[in-house]
Amino acid sequence: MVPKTGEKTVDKKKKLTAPASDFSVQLNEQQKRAVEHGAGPLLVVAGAGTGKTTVIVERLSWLIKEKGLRPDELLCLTFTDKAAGEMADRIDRRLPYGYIDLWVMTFHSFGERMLREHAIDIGLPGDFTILNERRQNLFIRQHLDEFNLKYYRPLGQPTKFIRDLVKHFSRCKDEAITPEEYLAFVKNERLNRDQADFVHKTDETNSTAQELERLTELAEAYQTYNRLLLERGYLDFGDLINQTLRLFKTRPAVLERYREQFRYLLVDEFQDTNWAQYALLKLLAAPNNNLTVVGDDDQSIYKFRGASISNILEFKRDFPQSADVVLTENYRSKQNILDQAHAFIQLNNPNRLEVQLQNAQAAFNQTVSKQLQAARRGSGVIETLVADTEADEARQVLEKALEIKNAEPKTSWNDLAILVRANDHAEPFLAAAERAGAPYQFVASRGLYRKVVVLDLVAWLKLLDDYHEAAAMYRVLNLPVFSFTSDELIDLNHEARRRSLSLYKLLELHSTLAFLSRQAHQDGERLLGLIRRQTEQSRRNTVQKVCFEFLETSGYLTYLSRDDDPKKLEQLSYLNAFMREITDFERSVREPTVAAFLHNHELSLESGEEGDLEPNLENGPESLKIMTVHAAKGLEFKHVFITNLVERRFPSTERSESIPVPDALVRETVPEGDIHLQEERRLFYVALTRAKDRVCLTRALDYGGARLKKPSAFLYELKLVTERSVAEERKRQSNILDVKIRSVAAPEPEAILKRVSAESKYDYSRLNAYDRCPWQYRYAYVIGVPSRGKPEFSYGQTMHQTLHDFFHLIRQRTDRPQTSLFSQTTPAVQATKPSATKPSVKLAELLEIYERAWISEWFPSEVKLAEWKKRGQDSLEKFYESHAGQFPVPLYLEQPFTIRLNEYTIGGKIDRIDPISSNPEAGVEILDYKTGSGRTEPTKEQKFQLLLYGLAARDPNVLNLKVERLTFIYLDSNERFTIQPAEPDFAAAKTWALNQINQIRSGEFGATPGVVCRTCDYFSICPFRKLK
DNA sequence: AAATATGAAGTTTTT
DNA sequence: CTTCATATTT
Ligand SMILES: Nc1ncnc2c1ncn2[C@@H]1O[C@H](COP(=O)(O)OP(=O)(O)OP(=O)(O)O)[C@@H](O)[C@H]1O
Repeated sequence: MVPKTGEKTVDKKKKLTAPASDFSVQLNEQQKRAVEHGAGPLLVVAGAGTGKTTVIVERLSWLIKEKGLRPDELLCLTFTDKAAGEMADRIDRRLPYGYIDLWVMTFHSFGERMLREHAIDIGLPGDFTILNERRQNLFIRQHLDEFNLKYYRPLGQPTKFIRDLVKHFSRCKDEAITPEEYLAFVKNERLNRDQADFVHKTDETNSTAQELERLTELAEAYQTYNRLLLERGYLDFGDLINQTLRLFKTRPAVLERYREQFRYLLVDEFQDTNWAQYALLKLLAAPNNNLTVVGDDDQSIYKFRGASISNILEFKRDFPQSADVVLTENYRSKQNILDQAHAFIQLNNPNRLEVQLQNAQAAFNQTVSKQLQAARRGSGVIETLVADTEADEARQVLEKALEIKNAEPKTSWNDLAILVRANDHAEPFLAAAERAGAPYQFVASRGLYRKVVVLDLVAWLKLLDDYHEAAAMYRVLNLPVFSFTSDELIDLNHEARRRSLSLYKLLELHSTLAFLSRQAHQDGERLLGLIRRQTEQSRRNTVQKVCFEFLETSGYLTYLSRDDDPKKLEQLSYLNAFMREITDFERSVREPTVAAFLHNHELSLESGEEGDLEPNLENGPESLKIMTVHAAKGLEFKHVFITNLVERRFPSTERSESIPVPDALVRETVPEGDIHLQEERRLFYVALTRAKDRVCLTRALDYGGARLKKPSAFLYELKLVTERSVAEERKRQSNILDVKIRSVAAPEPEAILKRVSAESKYDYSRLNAYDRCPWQYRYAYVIGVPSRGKPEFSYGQTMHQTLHDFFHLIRQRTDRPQTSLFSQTTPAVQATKPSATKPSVKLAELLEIYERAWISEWFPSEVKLAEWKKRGQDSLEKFYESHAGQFPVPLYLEQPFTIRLNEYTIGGKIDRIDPISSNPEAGVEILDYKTGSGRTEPTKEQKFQLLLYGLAARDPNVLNLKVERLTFIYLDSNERFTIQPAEPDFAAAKTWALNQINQIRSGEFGATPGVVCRTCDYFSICPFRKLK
């Protein structure tokens, strides 16, 4: 297999004919000193935009041109892929002639290349597979039994700690901690404890013993993990570095060879280099140590526990004789932007080199100064923008962007960037750019599988695999190669639902459907033909063949490549990326069928994989860039928007290492103080220093939560807001009665809006569905995409039916005047005193009812079915026994109701209503069965469900009962949760319901991806899905 | 000032 | 569903 790093070299060769567009810049004195430094270690410390990368590029070029080195005698490394790519591009442009082998790459690529070449020397297979974080998770999950875990594999949730373990192991590898070291450390701890115990026994003995257990478990798991990986020919990212280290340490001849080859080593973004990488570097640089490192501690955003200055200090310790260069001339930003950024980052003092090296100047033969001087004259703009809602913020940012673009004809879209703290926050900006008609690019490194073409293609494959799959069929009907109207689609879905047919089956009957246009009939016929033909083929052909066949015969490929629409070209590039993955898949399995591919794809989705993207900033049409601050590192733009500047977004909330690396094993010098806040500050500093002419700091007050969001702490620190200004702003806000802008997306099609306003009947599950995710509601209730049944549903239905029949029997056998099941008026309350006699219905009878009620649909296998059945049986037995023969005689069972709420109605069915005592005045208890154990308190919404039932029961026009208690019965645990409702509770439920209804009717269906996606029926077709 | 209730959010990155 | 931060209460 060709190593990927090799391909990069090939890419370079393609560009041989391109003119050298970069004229040599006029270097300043300090830059020149660095570039023309001779042999020996060189350290460049400099703030943002001072030409650090330029120095690397120029130095490389100088070494080749002036020193006559061959390109392959130079090794140029950096931490991120993007930085490596950027550097390779710049070098490309700088060198006027071609070259064979240029070693510009990430540490990981370098490690991979070494290991592919020399795998055999250290007993690795040359065709090892690299596991990313998701695949590591999957791997541990699959081999969980082979680990000796106790604490980290709790019985109830054996997979709970897998992610944490993967993180932990990865951290250890960054720090170059071997399993042997870890084990030795634990052993040592044990010895220490035993000695301490011998001297005096303390209260702590127990907890330290536990702690030791835990550490032992971890160390052993770490060893097991590594052993299992190697046995199967897998390496994780950390191994790429650590195994290379091992290679160099144990095979001196190999090391010697590369020491001779790489006469000069250059490292960019040195501040982010981890311990293992630095160790590798030192090994390779010796004994000549022609090692150039450039870095800026204030831009360290990837390091372990925020060890931002650790590397550079360490370098100085290792190479005290190094030449040091400090750059202070900034070629990017205007002076006021630089000053603001510098003032800001000083809040991280004293954990900064500017301070630390001042104190220890003996070692460093330069004064580190981050007080930068702008080479460009004039002053830039630093402004703020405050919007009402999140959607409004996005809208205003785009408005402003257009304004900037139009004000100056020279401005290109490439000059503008919108920065967000996390990929998840980009969505409103994407929608706003779309809406504003601005060409934009979302520069993300993940999310291939959510792209439209990929979702389309996967939907098609799913359909071939099982053509009753409704969600997939719905997606296919929406393909641009067909022209079904929204109205037709809605009608088709609802019709399918009504008739309990799959969409596919219904389509087969299309000639009988009067609501379809002629075009739709034609399209339907064409689609059916395509499905039939391809289903046939998919049994014989490989996935790849099937995909190509589909893309060609459906007209999808033509559609994508017909014109030069950049949007389509973008989709085409995603399609290519996905097809490459399919090719890889075909190479890796024996039978690359559609079914096998789908299975594999689903597994990887389950593990949280979103699909890698390789954003291409260089080529492509001019576009506004939307990206995370991390992704923007090393880039520059005339105008930069830094968005979502509110608490808990930027700075983000701290997430501590869930399994910390033991302090004794940490090799870096980690800083004191609030390391998280300091790291966020550095990130913000990176964001600020991307701007040449303008930074626009934006936020909104209302991000959709119950409360308004406070401005980011950084805005206070920049003195752009004060306590006073915020208080005033809030006061003003509360006086505004305008309708809030909640969505920037284009309005829904007429057909959808029509449908939404035609509805007037709602029920709890609808309102709750909207609450969970409006987009899911749109699929399920507005368009009505039929959803597949689930074991949970069959089971739930069975349990409800069983209990209903059971109590019905109880009632029949109770020797009292019969209460009519259907009577809505005066039930025979006096007749309901719990029977004190022996059980009138036996347990065996209950189980028999259960057997009869059992619905065996939708269980994936007989085994699973049996498990569920057992669960129900256990629950019922527990339920029966706990009553000790004293079963209440219910007043109502499965009682349907409808109540009015303004001009709407809310319907539902109440599982059971019991009298509280024989005294009719004592009122009633409303009961609702829930499968599950009810370990956690019900959510607010679940309580609303009970309250809505309560409202119905006490409504004089409905049941007219005195509702005293509202209860959930959790069948798994046979536990209860009861509310004794008061007036305000009922009022709150009403308000909530009305609120939901109004929102639904407003036609806004913005997705709220998150945990809900895990159980969503439309996961496979949803472009907003998120699995974490 | 500490205890309890409520609400929001579930990173960023490395082939 | 769980965790963590903030708001509110005592
Ligand atoms: N001597 C110079 N004369 C003119 N322009 C220069 C000079 N040195 C660097 N630049 C320009 O300054 C900008 C920033 O340079 P570069 O990206 O190398 O800085 P950097 O220190 O690596 O930035 P960052 O720390 O943000 O990654 C680039 O546009 C570059 O072309």
